[in-house]
Amino acid sequence: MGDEHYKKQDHLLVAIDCVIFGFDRSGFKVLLIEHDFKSKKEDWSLIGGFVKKNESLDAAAVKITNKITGLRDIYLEQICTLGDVNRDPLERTISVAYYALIDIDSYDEELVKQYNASWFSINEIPDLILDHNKMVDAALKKLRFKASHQPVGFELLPFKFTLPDLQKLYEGIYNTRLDKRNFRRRILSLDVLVKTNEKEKEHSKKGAYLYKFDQEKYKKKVNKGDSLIFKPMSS
Amino acid sequence: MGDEHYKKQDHLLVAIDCVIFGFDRSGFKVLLIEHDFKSKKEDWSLIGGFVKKNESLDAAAVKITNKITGLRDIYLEQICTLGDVNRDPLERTISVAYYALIDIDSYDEELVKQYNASWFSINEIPDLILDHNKMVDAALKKLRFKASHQPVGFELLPFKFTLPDLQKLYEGIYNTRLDKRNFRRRILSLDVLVKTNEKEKEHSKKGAYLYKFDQEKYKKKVNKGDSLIFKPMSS
DNA sequence: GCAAAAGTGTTAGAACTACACCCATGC
DNA sequence: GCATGGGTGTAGTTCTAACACTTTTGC
Repeated sequence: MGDEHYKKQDHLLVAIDCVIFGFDRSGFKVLLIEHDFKSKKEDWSLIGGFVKKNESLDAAAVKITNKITGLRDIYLEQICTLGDVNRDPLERTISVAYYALIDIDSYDEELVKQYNASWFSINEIPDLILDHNKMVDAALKKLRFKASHQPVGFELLPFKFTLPDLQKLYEGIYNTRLDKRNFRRRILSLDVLVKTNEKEKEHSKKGAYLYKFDQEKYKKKVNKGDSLIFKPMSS
Repeated sequence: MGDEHYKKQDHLLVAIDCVIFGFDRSGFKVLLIEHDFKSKKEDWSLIGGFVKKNESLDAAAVKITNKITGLRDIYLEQICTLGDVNRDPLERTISVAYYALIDIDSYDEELVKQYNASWFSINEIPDLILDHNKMVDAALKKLRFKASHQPVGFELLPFKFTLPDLQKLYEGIYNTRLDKRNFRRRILSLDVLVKTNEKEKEHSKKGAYLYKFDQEKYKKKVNKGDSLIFKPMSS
C-alpha cells in the first residue's frame, strides 16, 4: 500500500502451496503429489493452486487442502510467501505457503489416489519442484516452534490416543528420541489430557490407556500461546 | 502451484507494507506516515508500495524502506501476508508485510519529513488504515519471539552503546521492566559483547561503559538461532 | 553533600536430566 | 515362561528469580 496509483500497477499470479502434515504409528509425514504435467519421472510437488480474485488467501488454502483430503475444518497456518522473480519459470508467480495438520487416519483415500499423492516421511522428502523444499523446511521449523510453545496433537491424532502415540508424535516432530518418564510427567503437567478407562491393545500385549484432550483447557492453552511449555527435549 | 493452466488465472495487485522499528533512549518506536490522499485528519499508515513484475518481494521491501529512511543494508524480515478479499476497498490487493530494524539515530530526517512520517511509541500506535494495525501486532509478536531466541540489538543500536541502553531496548521490546543484575549476567553470558574503555557520560554523572558487539560471535548466535537464550523475562 | 544513575553477589526454590526396574498380557 | 511394550519415582544439577548496597560525579 502506498501513494501510487492503483490502475497502472503490475498484477501478478498468486499461488497457494500447502504442506500437509499427517501422523500415524509409523511416523510423521508430508503429503506430496506426483507432478506429471511435464511427465518427468519422480517429479514431486506440494499441493497447490492459484488464488482467485474473489477468494481470500485463507479460503484458497482451505479449498486446496479440502480438494485433496476431503476434510473440512482443517487446521491451517500460513508459513511464508516466496516471491523471487524467476521462482516459476513459466510465469512470474508469488506463492503463499501454508501448512495443514490432519489426522492421517481420516482423509479420503480415493481422492488422494486420484491426485497421485503419497505420504513421505519427513526424513525422506524427495527433491521437489520449484522452491517447494524451502516451503517444507520452513513449515517444519514453524511447526517445531509451535509445538514448543503450545500443545500440538489434537489436530494430528484421532479423538482417543495413547501416551506412547503422543510421544511418537513429538519424537517425529523433533526428529529425536525422548525419555518416557520425563515426557509423561511434562505432558500430563500441562493439564490438557483426560485419561479414559479404555485400553488400546492392538499394539501391545499389556495395552495402553487411551487419553483424550480436554477441549476447553486445550484451546485455552493454544490461545494463550506465549508461554513456553516444551523445549526441544533431551534424548 | 497446481495443475491448472496459467493463462486463464486471475492476476492480483501485490503490495508490500513495512513496519519500521527504531529505538532511542525514549523508547521503542514505529515509523508511520500520514496518509493524506483521502485527506482525512490523522489518517496514518505503514510505509508501502506495490510489487513490480520484475522485482522480488524482498527487493521491493528493501526499496520501500530505503526510500523513506535513506539507509542501505537494512535488516528486514517477512512477517505474514494478508489477503482478505475486501481488505483494500479500492481494489483487491494482497499485501506482504515486513518489519525492519534500524538505528533510529542514523536515518535520513529530510526524507522522513518529506513523506510526512513520524515515530510512534509502540504503546501509542494510532488507528491505522486498512489492516495495518494487524501487521504491527504481528511484527511485534515476531520480533519478541526473535529476541527471545537470538541476540537483537546490533541492528537497532549505534555501533557503541551502554548496557543500560541495551536493557531499555529489551524492556521496550517486551514492554516490561527487567532486573538490572539479572539482565547483565544474562546478556554478558551470551558472550557477544565487548567492553570498551570509553564511558558515555551524557546521560548520567557516573557514566556508563560503552560496549560493542563482537560481530563474529554475534552472527554465529543469530544464525544458530534455535537455542533459547532469553525468555520473556521477569519484572 | 546530595541526587542520580551505574555497577556488583548471594541464596532459596524451581525445573531439568538422567537413570532402572516391575507390570500385564499374548503367544 | 518369556518376550513385548506399558508404566512408575528419585536424586543431583542447573537455571531462575528475588533482593540491597556501594560507587562515581555533576551540580
